[in-house]
Amino acid sequence: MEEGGGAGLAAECVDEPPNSRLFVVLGKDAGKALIRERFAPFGDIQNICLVRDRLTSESRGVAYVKFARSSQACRAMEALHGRSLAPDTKPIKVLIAQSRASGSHRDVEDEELTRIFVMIPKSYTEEDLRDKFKIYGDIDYCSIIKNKNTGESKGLGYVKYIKPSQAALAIEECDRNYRAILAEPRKKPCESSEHENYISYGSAEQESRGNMFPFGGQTEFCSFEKNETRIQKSVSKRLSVASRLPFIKEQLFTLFDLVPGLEYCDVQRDPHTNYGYAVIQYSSAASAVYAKYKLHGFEYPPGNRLAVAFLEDGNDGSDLIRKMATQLVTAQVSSVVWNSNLVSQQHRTSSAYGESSGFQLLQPQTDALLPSHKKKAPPDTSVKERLFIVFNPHPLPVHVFEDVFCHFILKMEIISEQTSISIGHTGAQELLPEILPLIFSNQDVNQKSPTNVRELIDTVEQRLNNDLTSN
DNA sequence: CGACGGGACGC
DNA sequence: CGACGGGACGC
Repeated sequence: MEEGGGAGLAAECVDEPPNSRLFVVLGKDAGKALIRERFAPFGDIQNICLVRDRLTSESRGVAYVKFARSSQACRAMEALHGRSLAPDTKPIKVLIAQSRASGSHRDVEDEELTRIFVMIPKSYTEEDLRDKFKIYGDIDYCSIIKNKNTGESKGLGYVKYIKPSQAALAIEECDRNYRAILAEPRKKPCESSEHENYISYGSAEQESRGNMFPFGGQTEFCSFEKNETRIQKSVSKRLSVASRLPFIKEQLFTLFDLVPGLEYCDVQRDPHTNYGYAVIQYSSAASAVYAKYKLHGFEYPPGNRLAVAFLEDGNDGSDLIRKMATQLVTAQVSSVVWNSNLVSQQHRTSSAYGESSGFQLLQPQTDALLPSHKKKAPPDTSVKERLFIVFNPHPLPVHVFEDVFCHFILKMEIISEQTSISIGHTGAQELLPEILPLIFSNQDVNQKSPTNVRELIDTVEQRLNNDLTSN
């Protein structure tokens, strides 16, 4: 029934249904009969194709096994991948075959085969979704696409299974009205181009959650591996900085000096274009790596995006792996150092130059827009607006905090040392989102709008009051 | 009257 | 390492 005949030939040429054909890597001495014997228990085999050398007809150790259904192919894959077909033979690989049309020889990952995309009634909750789809297999998670503002469902959802066969079964068996299909994998960070890496709260968050790796988690590392050539060209102790606006040396120096190890900062100005251009040098490549990571794409002043790139520094780029490894380890260390450094750095500036000028060195961030110091309002001043700021893992010392915020805030109270709450009255709040990430760029700083935060603060105040009264 | 087909996510 | 088979030129 399977091989030969019109239907069989058609099945050879197209993968229909999708993901119903397996790509099997096995020993050259395995024959079709053995393959059939081992794969038949998992479903209806429509075709087996053992790839042979054109000239010698020798097996090339690769076979295609076409099943009637994707769930069958997946089950065979899950059961046989990594197993030996016969005693004392090497373990085989079993993957879902790339469709012929794709032309790709990239391995199809389980990740691409375990999440389905469904259309659901808008009334469905994640739990409803889970209830409907759990009969097909173990669900990792369910999610529903919602309007970010109103929170209402858009009638679209994802169900992530543990195994490809479970997702395949769900697609085959669930009500047609769900229009279940495999979900496109989410965009991988590796694919994003270099110029899309901007400073984000997200990356700062990841770092302070005990992840000392100074890059955005493993995903960045993965891009290192896959783009060696680009990195090899890139990494050095020297950076170039360019922007549409000219730089003021002191400001740029201060900005890049936030990363330890700044050796010099040479600002140039092209009289024709009026663009800003500067050369920055750090004492180590690790600092440069971190500075580029943090400041490439940074807007300074706001609206003026900095382009930070590595400059050749004359080092021989001999052993890439060793070089990268050294730098990554060094970067970890410098990240730790920096985490503790920043506080003392702030401390130093405020005590060395006095209260009134302590913040001057940070002025570049906001350029001329930074308001001057405000005098603190009397303690009984009524509060007009409030900010809620969370520091992770630790809040900065109070005097540092005060020194920074006295530019904006007339009245300030630190409610908790664990989670610092600032209650203030300010005319320059719109600047804070720009300033906070720079000042506290090694911290997890969440700044939320006063309106959203009011009840949060009330909660904290309530809790504090309770603590006081119970003691 | 009454519901076609459409379809994408801050991890 | 381990991709079937056909077959070629850009914004």
